[in-house]
Amino acid sequence: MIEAAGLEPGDALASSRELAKRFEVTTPTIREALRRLEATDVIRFRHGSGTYVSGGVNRRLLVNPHVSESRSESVLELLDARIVLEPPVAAAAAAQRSEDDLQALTLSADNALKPQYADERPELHFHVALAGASGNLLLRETVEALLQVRARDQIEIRHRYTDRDRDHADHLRIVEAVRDGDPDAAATLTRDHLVAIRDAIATTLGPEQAR
Amino acid sequence: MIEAAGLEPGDALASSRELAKRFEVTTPTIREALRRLEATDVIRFRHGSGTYVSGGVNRRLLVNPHVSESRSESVLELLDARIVLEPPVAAAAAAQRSEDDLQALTLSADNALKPQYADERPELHFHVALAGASGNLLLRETVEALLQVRARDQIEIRHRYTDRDRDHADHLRIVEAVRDGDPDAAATLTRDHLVAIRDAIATTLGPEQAR
DNA sequence: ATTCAATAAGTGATTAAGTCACTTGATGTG
DNA sequence: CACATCAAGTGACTTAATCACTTATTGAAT
Repeated sequence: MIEAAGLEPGDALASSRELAKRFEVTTPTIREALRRLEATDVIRFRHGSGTYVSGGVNRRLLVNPHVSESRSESVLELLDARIVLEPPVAAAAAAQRSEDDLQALTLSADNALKPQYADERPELHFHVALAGASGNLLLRETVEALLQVRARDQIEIRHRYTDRDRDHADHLRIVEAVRDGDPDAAATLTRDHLVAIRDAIATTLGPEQAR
Repeated sequence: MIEAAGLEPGDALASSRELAKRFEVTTPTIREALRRLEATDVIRFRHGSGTYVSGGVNRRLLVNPHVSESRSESVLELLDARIVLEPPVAAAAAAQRSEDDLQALTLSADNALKPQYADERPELHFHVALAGASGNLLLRETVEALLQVRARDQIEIRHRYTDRDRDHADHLRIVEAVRDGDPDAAATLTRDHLVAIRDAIATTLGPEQAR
C-alpha cells in the first residue's frame, strides 16, 4: 500500500482503525503487520500522533536492531572491515564521480566538523557521501549500514578519540583525489585515514584488545 | 530473554501464552514484540508447532525484507557493487587464512556445483566462505547480506546464465591463490570471475539495460 | 509385533469490543 | 495577542474468547 500510494519518508499512514477496515482485519492484526515494518525502519510510530513512513523504505541493507552489542565483537573488527571495504569504494568514486557528487562530498567534508548532525542525516556523513559518489546506490547503502553497526561506539569514538582537524584534513585530501579522478590515490588516502583511526582506538583500548 | 537463556537457532521459545504471563502483558502485545523479531529473522513462527529461534540472532547485517525489488535497481547494480567489494575481501582472505578456512573454502568450491543447497546453507556458498576466510566476521556478514539482495534474481542467474564448469574452475583458482597467501592474485582472480558473470548477464539482458 | 488412522492437547492466528495514554489543533478567555 | 483549556483523533493495551494447525499418543486393524 505504501508503494502503491507512492509514500515517502515523513508521510503519514492511515490510522490503525482505518487500515483495519480497509484490509478487513482487526486492529491487533494490523498492528502486527505494522510492527514488522517498524522493525526494519519502514515506518515509525508516534504515540497519539500517527504512523509515519521512515527512511527504511528506500534502504535495502540494514543493521539488525535486535542483535545486542554484547553478542557482537570488538569495535576493531568493524574498523578492520571498513579498512578492507572502503578504499576500493573510494577508488570507484574517483573513477565515476559526477559534478553533483563532488558538491555533496565537499559539503559533507565541512559538516564533519559538527558530527552531531551526522547521526540523523546519513547523507551528510563523509564516508557515506564518498560511497555515494561511486554512482552505485548499493555501495552507498552498504557503507551506510556499516556505519550503523555499533553506532553507539562510533559516536563515542568520533566525540572522544578523533582529532577533528586531522580528520577534516584527511577528508579534504580524499576529496581532492576524487576530484582529480585518481582512484589509486583515493584508495590509499582512505585506507590511511581509516588505519589512523583504528590505531588511535587500538592504543586507547590497550594492547590486550588489539587482537 | 533469548540472550539470557543462551538460545541458539532451532531452539524453541516458550508459547505466546506463557510469555504473556511471564512479561505480564496479554498475548496480542507479546505477538507485536515477536513480530518485530520475526521481521529481522531472529525468530520464526510455525503455526501449531511453536516459535523458534532463527539465524538472524547472530546476523548483524540483513536485507530489508520489506523493500520490493521493483523499488530497487537492476541486477547489474548489484554485480557492480560486488566487483568493487569482494576482490579486496579475497585479498584479505589470502593474507589471513587459517587451515580451517581453507578446508571450508575447498568444501564450498565443490558444493558450488550443486547450487540448490547454497540458498539454505549460506556457509556453503563459495563467496561467503571466501569472505569468512578473512577472519573478520563482519566481512563475511556483509557478503552474506549482499548475496541476499535480489536473491530471486541471483538464483535465476546461477541456474540459467552461469557456466558451472567455468565457475568451478574460477573458484579453484581463487582457492589456490588464497592457499598460496597471494592477496593480489586472489583479488584479481575474484574480480575477473565476477566481471565474467556480469558480462554474461549484461549481454543476455541486452545492451539497453547495460547502463 | 507392526502399521496406521483417530484423537486430544498444545500452539499460533485472529477476533471483538472496549479502555487508557498521548498529541494536536481549535476554542475561548485574560 | 498570549496562553490555558478542551475535544477529537491517534497509538497502546486489555480481556476473553474462537479458529486453525501440529504433534505425540492412543488404540484398533493388519
